[in-house]
Amino acid sequence: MKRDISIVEVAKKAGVSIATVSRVFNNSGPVKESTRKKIEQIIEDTGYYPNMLARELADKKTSLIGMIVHDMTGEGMPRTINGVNDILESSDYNLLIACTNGNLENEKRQFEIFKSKRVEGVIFATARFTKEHAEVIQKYSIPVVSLLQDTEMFKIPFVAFNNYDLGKEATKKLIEMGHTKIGFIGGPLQSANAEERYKGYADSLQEAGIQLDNDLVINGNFHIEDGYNKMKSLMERSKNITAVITVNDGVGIGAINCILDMGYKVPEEISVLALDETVLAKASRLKLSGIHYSYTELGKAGAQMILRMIENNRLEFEKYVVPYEINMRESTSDRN
Amino acid sequence: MKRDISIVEVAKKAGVSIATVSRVFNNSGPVKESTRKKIEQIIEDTGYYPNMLARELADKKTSLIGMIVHDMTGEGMPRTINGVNDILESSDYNLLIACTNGNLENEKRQFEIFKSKRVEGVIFATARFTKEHAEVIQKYSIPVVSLLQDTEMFKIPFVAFNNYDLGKEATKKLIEMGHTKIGFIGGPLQSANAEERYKGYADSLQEAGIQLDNDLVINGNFHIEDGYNKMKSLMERSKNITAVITVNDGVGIGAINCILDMGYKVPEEISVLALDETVLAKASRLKLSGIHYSYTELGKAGAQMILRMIENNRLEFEKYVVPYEINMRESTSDRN
DNA sequence: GTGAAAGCGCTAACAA
DNA sequence: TTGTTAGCGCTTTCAC
Repeated sequence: MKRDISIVEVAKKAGVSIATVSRVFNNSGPVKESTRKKIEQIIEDTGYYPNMLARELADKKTSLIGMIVHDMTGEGMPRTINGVNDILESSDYNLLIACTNGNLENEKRQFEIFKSKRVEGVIFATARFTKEHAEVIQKYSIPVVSLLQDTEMFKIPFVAFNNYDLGKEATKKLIEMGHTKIGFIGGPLQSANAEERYKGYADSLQEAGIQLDNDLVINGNFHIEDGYNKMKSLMERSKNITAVITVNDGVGIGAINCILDMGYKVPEEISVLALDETVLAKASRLKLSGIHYSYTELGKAGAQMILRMIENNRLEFEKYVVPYEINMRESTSDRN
Repeated sequence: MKRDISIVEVAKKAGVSIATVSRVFNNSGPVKESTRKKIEQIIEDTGYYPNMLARELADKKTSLIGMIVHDMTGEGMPRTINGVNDILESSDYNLLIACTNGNLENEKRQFEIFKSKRVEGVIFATARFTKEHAEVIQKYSIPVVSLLQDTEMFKIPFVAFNNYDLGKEATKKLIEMGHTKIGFIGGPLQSANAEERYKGYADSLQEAGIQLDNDLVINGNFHIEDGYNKMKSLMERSKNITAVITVNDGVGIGAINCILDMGYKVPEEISVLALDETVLAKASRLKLSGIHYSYTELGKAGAQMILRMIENNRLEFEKYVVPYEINMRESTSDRN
């Protein structure tokens, strides 16, 4: 095992003091050209590189950003991380990642570990953000940005999508296309984001003067099979449904599969519009219409925000809402 | 901004030396019950937690594993990382991740940054693994595990799938089902893994006494559209094709879409078998038959290997091949 | 049981 | 230009 060489040994070999070596390495302060050359040569020969721990300890600066993620499966998170990385790459910060599987205790523990590792900021990308999260965070003063959750009530800066608008716009769009019997396959009831999407749906109907029909609303989970099963129930309950909005694209695909299996046509008889569509939307044979969010943008914005907070040493609340995009493809039809 | 409190201040408040505080915190060495109680109380009150940088500097141990990833989009990598995390979670190592977008310079730089951050091991999950990678790695003596690439020739330990077997088994399976005109839509020519899959295909045909027909082989990329376009060319070139193997599931889905669009039936007229299928396989309406690898297992095995290397302080070459699983679903039919 | 003190490897203020 | 030295916050001998 080749031993790591320290600044002392470099200095010794060069016959100078460690201060001079440090100056050469960091270009901090004047050094005579000849000694600089000599030291550079020795650094080259020995393969010396500084021990960051020592440097960071002396500097009180780690250039480390911690990121707490609840789960990596699914389309969104990897892209988010990619976005974060894109930004960090051109800074010289490094990303420390912890995956917590949505366990609150885990999340608290990781945050404290990060804190003791002297990370300079933490990005939270958790499935839920509770008062307990806020309490732990506020115990330490360190820049924190939450992703995907509206944490305004805790005064924690965040970057997120506007789930309410998402539900509202999608519904409005279908209404404009002449639909009135619009089903809604929502997400799990505990999900704040899924709830917002539902609210948008309900409000949009109301604004258009359409009576909200509980038979047209059903809640499930986020997977393809959920979409299939829930669509089946929906169709059994209301025969005259002409469109359905699904909480995400997996559910949308499940719904399409179900409709086709039951012998109806998409989009001629029933339109399917997915919220929060990702690459899955293009994998299905019938290209799904959907509202699209860029998770990459989410990650980028989050990284930029935390970097800004670190640089300016500010902990004030701020927020950024990532815009969306409506992509009408093959699973929706205009009835007008 | 609440200031971090150090061990000195705790010691001062408790009227003891820092050594004693250290003993209490780490349970290293005897402390009188009463002083222990007092110190614990003060730790509690002040919210003291140790500065890991200082501890690590003194210990020469960071409990950090670096991971260099070329790209997070795509199904595999996130799952791999999840697997790594699963294992690290129950150790007390933390994961430092860098995303390099497949840029070699970037990868080298990151490795050196990791090294100077004193990570205890590095997991490489790059698209390609070149001699240059090996050289940089060998310059430093630190445990390294490569993922997805057979790095035996460089004596770098690795965990990977057996791409050759993959191609071979898939082909064999189709031959057993009575197919002889079997197409192959391969991956990019520069990809060593894609090449291995092709070799398996070719060898399998040969073993069955079937003449390799170059008209049945075509190379493309890994995406859905590639599958669509290449399948089209393939069908134009050979009218009597009855089955096709695709380098991955995205390409498989593209191929199915193309076949259906051209008015043929899947699997009655043409079977599609995907190598390296992931969740996409279930998203398509016609469930794709495929050979499946667990990326989670890949990540787990990689993490276990690096942990083992670190604990035992060994750098010897070793390898692990993750087993696969054949899932015959709806896109293949038996002609016998 | 407890404390003093010597590192760990580096930066930066101060002297020379 | 260069060297000396005092930290940074912690662990760990070695005495007492």
